[in-house]
Amino acid sequence: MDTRERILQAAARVYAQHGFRGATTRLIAIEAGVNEVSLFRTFGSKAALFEAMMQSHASSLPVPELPDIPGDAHTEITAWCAALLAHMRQWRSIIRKSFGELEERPEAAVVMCEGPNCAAAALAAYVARLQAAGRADETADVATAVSMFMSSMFGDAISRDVLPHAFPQPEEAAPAKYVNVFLRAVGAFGAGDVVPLRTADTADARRAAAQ
Amino acid sequence: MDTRERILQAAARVYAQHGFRGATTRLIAIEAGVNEVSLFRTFGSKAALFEAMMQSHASSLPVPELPDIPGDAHTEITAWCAALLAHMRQWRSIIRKSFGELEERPEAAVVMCEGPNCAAAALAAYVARLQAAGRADETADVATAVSMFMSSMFGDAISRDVLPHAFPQPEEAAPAKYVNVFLRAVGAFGAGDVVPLRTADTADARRAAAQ
DNA sequence: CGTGAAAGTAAGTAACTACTTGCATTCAGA
DNA sequence: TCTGAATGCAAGTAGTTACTTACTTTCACG
Repeated sequence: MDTRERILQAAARVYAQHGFRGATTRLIAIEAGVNEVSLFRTFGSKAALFEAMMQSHASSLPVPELPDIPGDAHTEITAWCAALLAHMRQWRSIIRKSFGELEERPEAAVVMCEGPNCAAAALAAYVARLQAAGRADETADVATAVSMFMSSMFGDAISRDVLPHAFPQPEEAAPAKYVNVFLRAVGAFGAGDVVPLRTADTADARRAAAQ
Repeated sequence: MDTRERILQAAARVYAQHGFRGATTRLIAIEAGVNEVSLFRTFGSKAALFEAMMQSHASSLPVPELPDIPGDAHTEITAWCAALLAHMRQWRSIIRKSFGELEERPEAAVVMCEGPNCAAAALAAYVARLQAAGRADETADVATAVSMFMSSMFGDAISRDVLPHAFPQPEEAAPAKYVNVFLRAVGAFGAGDVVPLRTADTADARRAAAQ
């Protein structure tokens, strides 16, 4: 791995732990195993280094996709949700830092929002397809439900390690539970899609019913 | 207002904009209109000042309450939600900073979580009362729904100014919309409580129906 | 008027930070 | 073997930061 890449990755790690101000060029150089002078030779300044770091992050987003033709909604959204949540949990420190530094460096938070923003649009479109197929309530407030769903991903990713008991347990089961609540909120119905009101709706029962 | 209080409030303002590292004792002293030396004479150190600031914040939490005997669920939760959301929006900068500095100063984020934590418990208890009265689905995953609801408050409070279009518009209408989706997710039903599936569920229609 | 506590002023210290300069080392390719 | 680019190393600069010391001013209260 070349010097430039090592510095970029080290910068991401140090930034995740100490933020922009706390991520000193000295710390980054040590973490990267290079000389501090090399850092300035490669990027010119600390600000330029972090700009490059953010861009390299933005271009490495593995966005999960939802099928064009919905099959089993619960299964499909859960898989998608699990991938999205895993991704956000992986970047939780950097997300937290970016938001914390919003007043001083707004671009960072904006970059971090691009992925989730696309994800929200994808989910809304998927539900629209369900509605078109008569498999979700056409009068449901999908926009609000999607917004709440995305906030739930966001909250889980960045707050679970602060308040573990405030989120579904165990954390691997969280995606299925979120999707269950979401599907009920948008009135998803039809074979294999919904757990009718007044019947068991735990994730386990839900999956059992789907099989 | 005495010197101590002026410094505490100035520290909160400067911290909200610059974070712990960026909130220099010099800036705080200027903002408070006192001498920098007075700051050290009063609190001893920067760390002690911020500890005092966090405690004074934690003890000034005006937590809204939900009625012991549920009346109109939508109206009651919406009022409660609006108060909670207003409070969190007011503190959004400090919440963001606390979370951003979680790795280095975990106590700050923990303090900020106390209020929302109580709020979640209150909401869960309220829904339990609805269930006991036969006015909400007894099989609903209330814990997950409450978790998602609280995440929605959190997300709205701290992300709306970054991605306004990702949240319900206009922002004053957001509480009612959140509550609508939430009530449907927990299967709240009964006179004045729920909009049945497949009927209008906008906040306006909802309120009109309740009157 | 006298006193004492609270506040301001001026100056300084030691550590740290981003960034620079000048020079030595390594090493692949011609 | 020579060359040149990439890198390391040692030292330094100018600015900032938390915090201290020593002294003066202000002012309510007896």
